Order: sequence, then structure tokens, then C-alpha cells
Amino acid sequence: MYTIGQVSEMFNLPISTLRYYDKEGLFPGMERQSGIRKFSERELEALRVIECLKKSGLEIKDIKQFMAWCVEGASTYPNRKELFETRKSIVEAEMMKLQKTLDMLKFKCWYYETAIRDGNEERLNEMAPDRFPKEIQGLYDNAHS
Amino acid sequence: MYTIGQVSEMFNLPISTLRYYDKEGLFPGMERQSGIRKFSERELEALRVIECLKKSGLEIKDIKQFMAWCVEGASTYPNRKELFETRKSIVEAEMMKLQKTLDMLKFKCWYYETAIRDGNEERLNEMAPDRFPKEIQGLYDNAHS
DNA sequence: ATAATACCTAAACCTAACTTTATGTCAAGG
DNA sequence: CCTTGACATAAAGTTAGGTTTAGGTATTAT
Repeated sequence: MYTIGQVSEMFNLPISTLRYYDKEGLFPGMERQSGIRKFSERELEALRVIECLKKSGLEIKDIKQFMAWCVEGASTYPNRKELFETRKSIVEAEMMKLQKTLDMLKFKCWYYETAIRDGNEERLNEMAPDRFPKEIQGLYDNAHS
Repeated sequence: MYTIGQVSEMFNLPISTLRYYDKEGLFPGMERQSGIRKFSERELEALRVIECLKKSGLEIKDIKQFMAWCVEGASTYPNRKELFETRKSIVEAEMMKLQKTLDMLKFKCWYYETAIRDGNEERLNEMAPDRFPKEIQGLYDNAHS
């Protein structure tokens, strides 16, 4: 059993955030001893799931729904599975977008390295994309597709 | 030359967003004809960079700074290059975090598939992580590291 | 000529996810 | 005893990144 302060340290989250999560119903049925929250292993796992679902773009109110399903029991397994399948697809799509972003950033790094070497952007701006070095062309194409 | 409505369609961005970006100084020196914005190829490329930098987590005010550097000329090439290098590192770190998130989501998909087959979570909850199927163990380890 | 469109501005409004503030309880140490 | 530190609550405040509203201008179609 952990106090809010210990959990705050363990997860590197402000105490105010943990209290906010609790208020929003993200720890249904958390124990208390004379008003003081007692975080058990169940709440720590909840917190891991919260961080995962948040990162996947899920809103607090929908995380609350998931936690409510967990309390409801075996009948909600399909709901929970579908939720994770959906978040998985969303994160996969997000990673592809981020890869494009990354390719654009790498292209721009090359662009400015070249501009610094040249002292200006004239040569770059007159260069057709198919005259870029081959690996840069790949970045450029992916970033602009 | 394009009107704000055309650019809105091309980039699938609300007109209000384009005007907001302009107000925030993200299109320095954009042309106007009797008050009406004229988006040139320069602004379209700016917009591509804006979307890229936004996705990398950069704030509007810092994107404005970058646009100001572009106006300033060749002396700011090093600043611009460093900005892109930094964003690149940040996006790379972000992708690793997202990969962990994804592994957690995949693990949970397997978990609920199994729970549905078993009808309950008892067997799962008594199973030590090293008894998970091999590919699931990999996901679990990465997600919990 | 009038009505629909597409543009313009300034300023108010919105939302999620926290964070801060003000106030209070309680246990342990000096 | 009294101060310090960790906990508690309710309610107000914050922030970024837009969006909406209210009011106006200018061009085009009927």
C-alpha cells in the first residue's frame, strides 16, 4: 500500500494530478484510511494503463469509462478488447505520420547543412528534387507525399 | 497565387485557422490585394513546415521565431539547422515512447483475447510474465521497462 | 438592383487537462 | 504545546490553440 506522495514519486506525477485523476473517477473503489488514499497494486496498474491510454490520445472521460468496465466484470471483456484494438490502430497511424514528420525534419537538416556550406539557398532552390542525393530524395518524397 | 479558401481546401484546414496563423505572424510578408490575403508558393511551403514543426511539438510562438529567422536571411542558417536537429531528436524520442505504448496496447489486446477465451482473468492473473507466449513476453517487457 | 459568396477584423468564447489557492485535519518531533 | 509535514477538499485560475460571433466590404450571378 502506498500514499499519494509515494506514488507521485514513483510515477513522477504531481500529487495534484493524482488527486485530479481520482476525482475524475479513474481509480474506482480505491481504499481510504480515515480519509487518506491508499494506492494498492491495482491502482498502480491502473496508472500504467492510464498513461498508455492517454498517450494513445484517449480522453480522461473515456479512460473513466474503461475503468468502469473493469469494475463491471467479465461481461465487458469485449468492450475492453475493442477499445485496445482501436487505440492500437490509432497509434499505428500516428507512428506513420510521425515518420513522415521525421523525414521532413531530416530533409530540412540536410537543406540547412547545404545552405550553410553554400552560403546561400540559390543552388538549392534551383535544384529539382530528382537532383537531390539519393537518400535525401527518399526523405523528401515521403515527407511531401 | 491562392485565396485563403483555396488553401483551406488544399490543406484541409479551417479558414479561421489560417487567419489565426497569420495573426500570430506565421506568414511574415504575405502579400495582400486590397486587403485580401494572397498565398504564394512561399506560404504553401511555410504551411508545410508549420504542420511539420507543430507535429514535432513546437509551439506557435517558436514557429513564429523560425519564420522570423527565414526573413532575416543567411545569417540565421545555423539557428534554423539547430532547430531542426533538436526537433528531430525530440520526434525520435517520441517515436520510441509511442512504440512502448503500442507494445502495451498489443499486450492488452492479447490479454483480453485470452480473458474472453477463458471466461475470466484468473489464469492470467496467476500466470507469471515468463509463462506468457514468447512474442507476448517481448511486448510486456518493453511496455513495462 | 438584389442576393449570394467570399473575403475582412476585433473580440469574445471554448475545451481539456491540469494547477493553484485557501482552508482545514492529523500525527510526530523538539 | 506548538510547529512542521503530509494529507484532505472545493473552487477558482491557467494555458494553448484554436473557433465563433458580430459586423462590414467587395465581387459575381440572376
